[in-house]
Amino acid sequence: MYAPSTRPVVLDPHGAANACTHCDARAHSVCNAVPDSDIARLAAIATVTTAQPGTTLIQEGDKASHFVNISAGTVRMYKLLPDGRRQITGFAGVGHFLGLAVSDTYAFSAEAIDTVRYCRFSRPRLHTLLDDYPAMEKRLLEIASTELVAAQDQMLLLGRKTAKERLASFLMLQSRQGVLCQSPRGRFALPMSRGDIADYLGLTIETVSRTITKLRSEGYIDVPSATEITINAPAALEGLALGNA
Amino acid sequence: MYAPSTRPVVLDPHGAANACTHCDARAHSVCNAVPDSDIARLAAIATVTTAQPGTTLIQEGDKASHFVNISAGTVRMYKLLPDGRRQITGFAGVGHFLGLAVSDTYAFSAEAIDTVRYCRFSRPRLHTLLDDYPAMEKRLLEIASTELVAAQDQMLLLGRKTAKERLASFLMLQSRQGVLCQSPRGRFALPMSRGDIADYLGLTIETVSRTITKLRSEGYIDVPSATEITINAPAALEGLALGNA
DNA sequence: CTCGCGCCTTGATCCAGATCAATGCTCACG
DNA sequence: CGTGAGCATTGATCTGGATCAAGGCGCGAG
Repeated sequence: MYAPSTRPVVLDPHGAANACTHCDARAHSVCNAVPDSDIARLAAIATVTTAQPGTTLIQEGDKASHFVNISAGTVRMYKLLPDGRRQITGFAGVGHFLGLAVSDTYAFSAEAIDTVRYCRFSRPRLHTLLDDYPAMEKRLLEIASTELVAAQDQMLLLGRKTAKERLASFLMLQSRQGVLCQSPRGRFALPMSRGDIADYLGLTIETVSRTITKLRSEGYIDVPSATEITINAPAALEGLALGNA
Repeated sequence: MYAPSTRPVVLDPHGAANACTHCDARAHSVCNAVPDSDIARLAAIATVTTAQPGTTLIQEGDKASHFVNISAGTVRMYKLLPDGRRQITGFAGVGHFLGLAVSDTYAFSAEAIDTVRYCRFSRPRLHTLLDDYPAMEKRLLEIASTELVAAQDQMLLLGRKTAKERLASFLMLQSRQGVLCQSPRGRFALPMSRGDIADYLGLTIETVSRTITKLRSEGYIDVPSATEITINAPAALEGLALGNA
């Protein structure tokens, strides 16, 4: 729709530059639609907060009073059924927005997986800002559209892919968002637990574990530790992910 | 985010009023963000087309040159795996937009289920229009956000619900979008085939058929014909849909 | 009317992934 | 540096829904 930006949108003007100075794409990344001179306005309406692992940032059903922009760490977004079955609808990392809903209540919950730094700002105030920066509204539309495409991919995964294909898709996706900056080629961190992965892929913990073991024994990946993965054969794994048996 | 509108957005200034004159919510429904006096501008850049059942409106991977707005009929949106497995990501009825993607290629295909009347208009021209009507851009953001919420519900369904819960959810959803205007309480049409329903719910045709039979024998619904459903116990069916065993 | 072609339904069997059940790892804490 | 709580792995068994296989039904064409 508009030229997609590859820069993450981070409203926190302080935290961003610290984390990974040598990864140039991330350093200085701020809201693309706002001129640098107006960053102060953004900062003024935002509250920077840090959440410990397991903390709830957003509770499904609560009044949707704020938007959230992640500046460090990883968040899981999920929905629950009354009996406790959980579907994780996505993992939000640096630059992600939460709370883009029309309804006046949140449609999902969000919890910190690791230590998360984020900006909260109220919806009314964001609206005021949007009126001054129509380009930022366009950017939000871009973001929503991109997430919609990702959601459709996930529906294909949940509705029609096998366990092996789901894991392959997931690992390829995570490797693209490659969290680790300084690391060997093809290696990346998995901040989430096996249980989180299972609830994201519509599987059980046991199936996730077994399938990872199988992918390893077939040489697609290495698993140096439970929270780290190396992809040995990206092309082959991508083929698996797309269902090329 | 913004006050949600319940009126469908229909850009076709001719077709809309015909179909169902006595259903007041639908009659005269036009793009909410554009003053009536400017409808002509909308009409000028749109091409009204009719598609026969089975026709492809949008092909996944094609250059995303146009937006589409449905003014009559029902469309299935879907994604395919190379071996032919299909996931239907949604059914688009009157008022729905297709083609809200950032990427310059379509992320899914769309086919007419029944006879579909729709407006095509080019992305560049829509952009021009959006610059003149920022309210319409807000409306698109609303739409995208609403679809995102629906997509998350569908992920919960595909990842964690049983076949019975999926059918219950689907039937409740369809009944809310109640296509038939003049019909007995709780009755509505299912324009799509069992195969479409199966590919939407991540099941097989056989399981869809068996589960509908079971819901009927348990008294939740009546099935006067293969393409028509009456819900006898909406509250109970809704309970099933939400997983209250 | 009746034939044939697409659906849809129903029945029998199978299997991928769930469930049940131990057993390892690992790391924080005393 | 031992201990135990929580996660991860692995094994054995079960099962919901898939697959395989017949019919049935409705409808348009002849």
